[in-house]
Amino acid sequence: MADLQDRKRFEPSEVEPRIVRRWLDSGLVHPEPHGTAAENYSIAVPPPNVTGVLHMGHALNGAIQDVLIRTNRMRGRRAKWILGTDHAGIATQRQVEKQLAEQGTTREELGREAFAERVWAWRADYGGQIIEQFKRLGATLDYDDERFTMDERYVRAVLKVFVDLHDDGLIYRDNYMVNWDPGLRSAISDLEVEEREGVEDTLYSIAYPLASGEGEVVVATVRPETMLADTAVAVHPGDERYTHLVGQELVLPLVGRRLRVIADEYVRTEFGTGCLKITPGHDPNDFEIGRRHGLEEIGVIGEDGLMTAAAGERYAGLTVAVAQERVVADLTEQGLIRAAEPYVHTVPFSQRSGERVQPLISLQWFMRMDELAGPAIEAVRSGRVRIHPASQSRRYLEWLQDIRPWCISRQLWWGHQIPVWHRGEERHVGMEAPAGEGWEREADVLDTWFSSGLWPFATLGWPEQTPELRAFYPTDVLSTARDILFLWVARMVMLGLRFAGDVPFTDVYVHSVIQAPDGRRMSKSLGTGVDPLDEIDAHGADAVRFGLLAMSSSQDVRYSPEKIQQGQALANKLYNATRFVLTNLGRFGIQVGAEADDGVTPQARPRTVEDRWILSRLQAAKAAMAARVDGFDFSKAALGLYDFVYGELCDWYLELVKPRLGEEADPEDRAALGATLLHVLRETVAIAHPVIPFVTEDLWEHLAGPAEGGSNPPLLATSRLPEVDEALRDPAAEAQVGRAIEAIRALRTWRDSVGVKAGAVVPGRLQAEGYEAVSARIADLARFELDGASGAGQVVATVAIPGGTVGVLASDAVDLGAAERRLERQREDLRREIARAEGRLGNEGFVAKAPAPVVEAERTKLERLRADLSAL
RNA sequence: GGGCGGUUAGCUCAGCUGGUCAGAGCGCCUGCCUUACAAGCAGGAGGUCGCAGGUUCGAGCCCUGCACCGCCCA
Repeated sequence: MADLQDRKRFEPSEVEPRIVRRWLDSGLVHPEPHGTAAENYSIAVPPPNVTGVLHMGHALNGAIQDVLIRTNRMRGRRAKWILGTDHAGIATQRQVEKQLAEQGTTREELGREAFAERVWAWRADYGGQIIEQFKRLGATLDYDDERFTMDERYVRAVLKVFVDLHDDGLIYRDNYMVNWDPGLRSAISDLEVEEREGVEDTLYSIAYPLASGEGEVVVATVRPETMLADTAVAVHPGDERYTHLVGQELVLPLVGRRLRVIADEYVRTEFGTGCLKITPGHDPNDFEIGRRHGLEEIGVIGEDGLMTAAAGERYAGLTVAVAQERVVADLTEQGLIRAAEPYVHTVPFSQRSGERVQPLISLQWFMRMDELAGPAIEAVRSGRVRIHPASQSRRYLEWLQDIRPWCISRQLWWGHQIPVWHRGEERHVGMEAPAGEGWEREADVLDTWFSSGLWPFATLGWPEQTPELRAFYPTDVLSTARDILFLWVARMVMLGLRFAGDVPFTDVYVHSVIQAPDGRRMSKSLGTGVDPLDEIDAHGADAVRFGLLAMSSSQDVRYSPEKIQQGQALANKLYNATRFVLTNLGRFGIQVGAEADDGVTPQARPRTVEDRWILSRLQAAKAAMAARVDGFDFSKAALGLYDFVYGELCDWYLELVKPRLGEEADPEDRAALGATLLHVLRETVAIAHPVIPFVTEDLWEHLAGPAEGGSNPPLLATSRLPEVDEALRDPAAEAQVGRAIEAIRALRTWRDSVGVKAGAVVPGRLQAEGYEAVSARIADLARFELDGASGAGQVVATVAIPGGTVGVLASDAVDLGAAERRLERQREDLRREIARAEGRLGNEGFVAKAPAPVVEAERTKLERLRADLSAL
């Protein structure tokens, strides 16, 4: 406690490392797998990329999940926050390739096996970074039980799911149109494609002559080079301009291939000429049309992004861009370019490499989603899985209802290698290589999200029926960013239902995206990023947690440094309130730790109305905190805590109670007050703990007193959250103190407005009922000297307070002119309000149609205003 | 093109089923080192709640249209 007296401010950087160590050493983060998931509480962290470093999104999500975990741990539940990282196929492979490049080598030179070793080595060196960073935030993840999606056991789970889904016919191999990322030289999924708007291109109109030699058809395209792969031209079946052409043949310029004119509903008659060139090999829509009409699929662009032999000798080997130029030049020469105009449109880019996506047909593994989507839709519709905020569930449902097959193979070297073996025409799908010589394993790996989809149960040991699985599956909450809703949440629900026999979680919380303070995206490349670790260094982890929670909302929010400072102020405030109480109690030899034991707060001994008031308000604060955390309203939970600590506990209760702690105060009352203060402080610190764990844990060391036997004091983190005691609710005390606060404010405002010096004590006469119990406190805090109605002295000014007035008596402290001016202004205000109320009540419609209580309230208000006016 | 959300004090945001709702934090102004906290305390100024209509006795709150911003899907 000595340090409390000496230090006037809470210093996060001095206490945080020690507190983290205490938490981790205590084993509280690692619950033993006993009991069932129904009685336990668990959250699976969205596994950060193994390459990742903590950014604001992680920090916010970490704060949210930690509030949930800590709250439920303090409710006495076995709380497990499942920890681990994701192998992040593409990101990790690129990191390591970058490293290899610096060393002057490539993965191809190393070979697959050696490359994998390098990745593992890389992971050992850098992979744990983000986990250490989570510790700084105070996140009580289960650090004793870390998972990785490339762990041997996890890999087996992934392969088993693949094999099972394959055996059930949901996974198949097909030549199909995929989003090809020429930078990565890999297929990517629809969800990794970003449609970029406003790309400037040129729209070329090209004439295709009729084979009959009688006329031509003009088509429009932004990608003339793909004409080399055209296999038809389509018109709309209802387009009378072209009905006569359907079934006729055209000659494809530069190539000479004969193209059929087909009719298809897809064609938009108003676009261009209404004739659409069909390139099934390089356009997703054309691909669909092609399959409908049985068209040939030609690929003229290869996986390396260069034109293939099928493009013809003149173009083969060129890049797409050069090929485009040459095609345009050749067509121009032949006089077939009918127009070339600027055209702004939307173009797909790879989120992974940033390159323009090249649609092409490729032999890949796909997963049929329709059969899995049904139960996942039902889970949300029926409320087995609840999505918060509820508006997000619509997006989830719409996506699932319109789901398409998922391309799950990736042409990477880092990831779960597909468990399929080939030998000539033979194929084996299974967990192990088949017996016999000459089998070669599929080179491709699975999309990282495939393995992430198993996260909530594969981390717990599935497919084994482990105690962990029984104790913690299904998990309770999944908290995540919005962009992951489809990518991940929906897939977890599908796979959880199919393989683990239950939904993976009962609640999904979709948190805000934090933007830069100016509203731009927070990103390193834009220079708009704010590093949470810098913020922790500067303001403390409590401040960052509080600030992020206070910012969060049902929509995206801008990063607000003020909220961080508010959190810092709160931590400091609690620290000083505790310091104040404990030093005072210490001064009078009141024992702190005597009755302390784990989680039991000392009984309050209320003796005055303000004691009963704060206890009543404390019950409200506890109830509000619990309700807000359970309702995923983290912003209100944090701000409500701030309001209680500042607006009730510190600004009023501690101030009201100060005189009772003085030297000349009644020792018996002082002892009772000590108990009450301690009780209130402890419970406040306890309910604040999930939000600001460091300062509260630090204070608990003083508030809880030393444990028996001189060992470490008990941890707040493992103590019980105080429950609401309805018996301590006291509306009468709330009303009385509420009036007293209003009166004090009125008197202070009056003082200031008439220029009374800050320290001067003003003589006054209290003329109001119901202030007996609080008049002395009002006098203290408003710096008045109040006598009863019978006292002597001339009243020179009047201050309205609830239910009466305070008459100000003549004294040196009061400037009479200023007082009179002030009074007149107040009378003005009152008259205006009275006129307004009279107007309303004089309105027949209002009196007749508004509900009786509303009218009644208006009448009482009018009476009160009139009484106030006459009192002045 | 379709859908969703936003527009409230100088800044960032709260405002539940329409009736003390015009609020908070920060910033600003004034005064205070008052027996915790100057990263503090007390007081204050500041908004025709995006615009235009409408419904209603009564509208930030409901309806319609418009403008601007953002996100998602195609």
